[in-house]
Amino acid sequence: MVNRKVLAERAGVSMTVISHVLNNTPGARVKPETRETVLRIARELGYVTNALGKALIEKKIHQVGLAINSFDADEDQICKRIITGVTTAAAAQDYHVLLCPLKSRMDDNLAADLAQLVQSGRVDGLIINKEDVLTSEIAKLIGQKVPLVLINNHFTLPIPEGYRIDSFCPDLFGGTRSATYFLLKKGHRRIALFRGENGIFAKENHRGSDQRRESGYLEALNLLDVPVDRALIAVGDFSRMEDISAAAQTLAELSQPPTALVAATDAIALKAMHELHRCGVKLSADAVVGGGNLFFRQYLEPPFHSLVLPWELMGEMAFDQLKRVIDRTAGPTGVMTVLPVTMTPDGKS
Amino acid sequence: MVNRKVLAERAGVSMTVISHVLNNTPGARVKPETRETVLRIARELGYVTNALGKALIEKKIHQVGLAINSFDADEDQICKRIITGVTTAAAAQDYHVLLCPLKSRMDDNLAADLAQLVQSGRVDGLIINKEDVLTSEIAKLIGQKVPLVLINNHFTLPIPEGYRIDSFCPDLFGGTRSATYFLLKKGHRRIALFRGENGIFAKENHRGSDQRRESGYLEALNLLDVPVDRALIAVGDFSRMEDISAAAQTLAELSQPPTALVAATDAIALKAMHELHRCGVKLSADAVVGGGNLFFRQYLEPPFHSLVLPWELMGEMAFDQLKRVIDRTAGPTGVMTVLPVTMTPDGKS
DNA sequence: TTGTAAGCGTTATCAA
DNA sequence: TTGATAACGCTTACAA
Repeated sequence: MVNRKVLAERAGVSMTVISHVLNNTPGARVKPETRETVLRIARELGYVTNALGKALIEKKIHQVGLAINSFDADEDQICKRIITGVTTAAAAQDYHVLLCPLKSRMDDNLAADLAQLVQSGRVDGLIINKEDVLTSEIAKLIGQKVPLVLINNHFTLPIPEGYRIDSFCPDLFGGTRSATYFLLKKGHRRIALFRGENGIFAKENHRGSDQRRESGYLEALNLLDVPVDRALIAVGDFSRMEDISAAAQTLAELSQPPTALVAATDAIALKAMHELHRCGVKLSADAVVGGGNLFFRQYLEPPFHSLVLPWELMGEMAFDQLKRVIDRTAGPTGVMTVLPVTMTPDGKS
Repeated sequence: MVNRKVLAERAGVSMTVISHVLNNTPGARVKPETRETVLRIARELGYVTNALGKALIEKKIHQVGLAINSFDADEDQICKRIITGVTTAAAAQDYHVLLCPLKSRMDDNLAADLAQLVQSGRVDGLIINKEDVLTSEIAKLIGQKVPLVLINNHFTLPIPEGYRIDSFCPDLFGGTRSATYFLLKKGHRRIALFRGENGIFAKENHRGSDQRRESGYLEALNLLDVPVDRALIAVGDFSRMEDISAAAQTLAELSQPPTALVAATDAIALKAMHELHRCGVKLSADAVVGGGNLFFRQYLEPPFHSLVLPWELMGEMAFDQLKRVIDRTAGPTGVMTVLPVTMTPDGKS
């Protein structure tokens, strides 16, 4: 293994010079010829800087942790897209990304595990993608001065005094409102909404993503003075096919069944359409809006509409902000950044 | 930041003792009371071992790199599942996983970039998931003594003398044979196959995954003495919808159109079914076998069949073998491990 | 313009 | 059973 000592000997200079040359230390003058020599020898010997030695003294390893909870969810291109965003932004600033799979759905010792990762020096900061984090766990992390950014977490709880959390999420409210509005404008007055349950949020008084979806839906109706019929709002755990079937059946049995459909994900929309059809309610693809613009949608014939969620962008912005916090270029802003959600152009992806 | 020096002072012992206690150094006796004290103080102070200092001297950071090329492919749950497998196995042995997104489809300086990651001390070894790697690039890595394991790479090229590559891939040959056999047994005699192009493999004389699919298909026909009609084998870049439509149309125009279908992925199967249908060829879901058992399949009504690829398992096995190579518990075996591919039970996922 | 040497947080070798 | 002390590969005052 060739290190800087070897390099120094071969080049006939001290390690200081080697450092200055290799790091381009600003405000350090090295004789051009010496620089040449050093670079040449380094190249000849195939020298590569040891990141550990460097990190040990710099107290920065140029690596961030990405904690993702989506690994057990079946439908995830989400995790891929977030990863893409984060790694892209990281690579642009010479950073590396360490995967921190979250053990369970629960928060157990989430804070403890993650804090340890930072304290052990393995990463400089964390990006956490988990909707149902307990405020208490986040508070623990912040209390330990862990540089931190949240993704996909719709915080609305009053945050403890002096705690600033940066958070990035898609505008599900606006997106769902647009989707509903779009259908209303087409003349639909009976629009079904398939949304998930509140889960942990009810308890902690958060407003989870599905709550936001419903609010967006309601606002669209409100905007056009269309009366709300809560029977059209299906709530359930739609990762279970039975829940979708049951909800569809209930809807189909209404005296006035829905003529259009908004669903949290494309997968749910697909199944819901089929089930409604089976119960005698036939919706045209043009009266359906799914979510996520998942890849399989374009393979449908014809594809229905979908909300495009800005996962890559979220990942990129999250990293960039985290980097700022790590570098102390900017403290945590304490702001929740809400990224725009758009609708797929007619039938296209 | 509390380090071992602080710990030593507080506990009134030397750093050596601290190390022995914290590492449970085998064959080092420490007075029980001393051990108690050290552990208590460590706990009180919330001490966490610095992984960098440790790695610097141990020359092992307990971290591996996972290089994935699938990030630009649209349909990837693959990457999620492989990641799941690798991180699970890694976590079980106290290892961490660093993401190494491969810049492009090309091999450019794949070897150089990845080797650097190891040489900089950031990772102890690499898992590479990329079907179309050039043998030359792999050879470079091995030449630099980089601990290495391949995933999803169907090597068949004669490997340079003295080079041993460990490789893990799904048995697409066997899987496709089973699928075809299954359909033949149902009485189908006109089975269409949708497979991808050979790409780089033709050039390097590899046998890529799609080549293996075709071989499996042919063998099944052969087993039951069913004559081969190459017109039933559609080859194309089926990430492009037009290619699927074109292929379907060609098939539909045959004097004897197909009555069943085997496709490389569930997404392709979905689109192909629709397109054939549109051209007047109606296939029942029971006469279709897709690939990957992708999550959306269960949302279809009814779902068709699918080949279940062992992505998680591949990830786990790959890590375990890499770990052995890193620890020199076992040298590279030079073996390509072919993991079983099964078919979904009727209509279920 | 270049060199010396201390220090980052560990482990490991020898003594005590 | 415990303690000094030298590595590991790097950066950075400070000195020359």
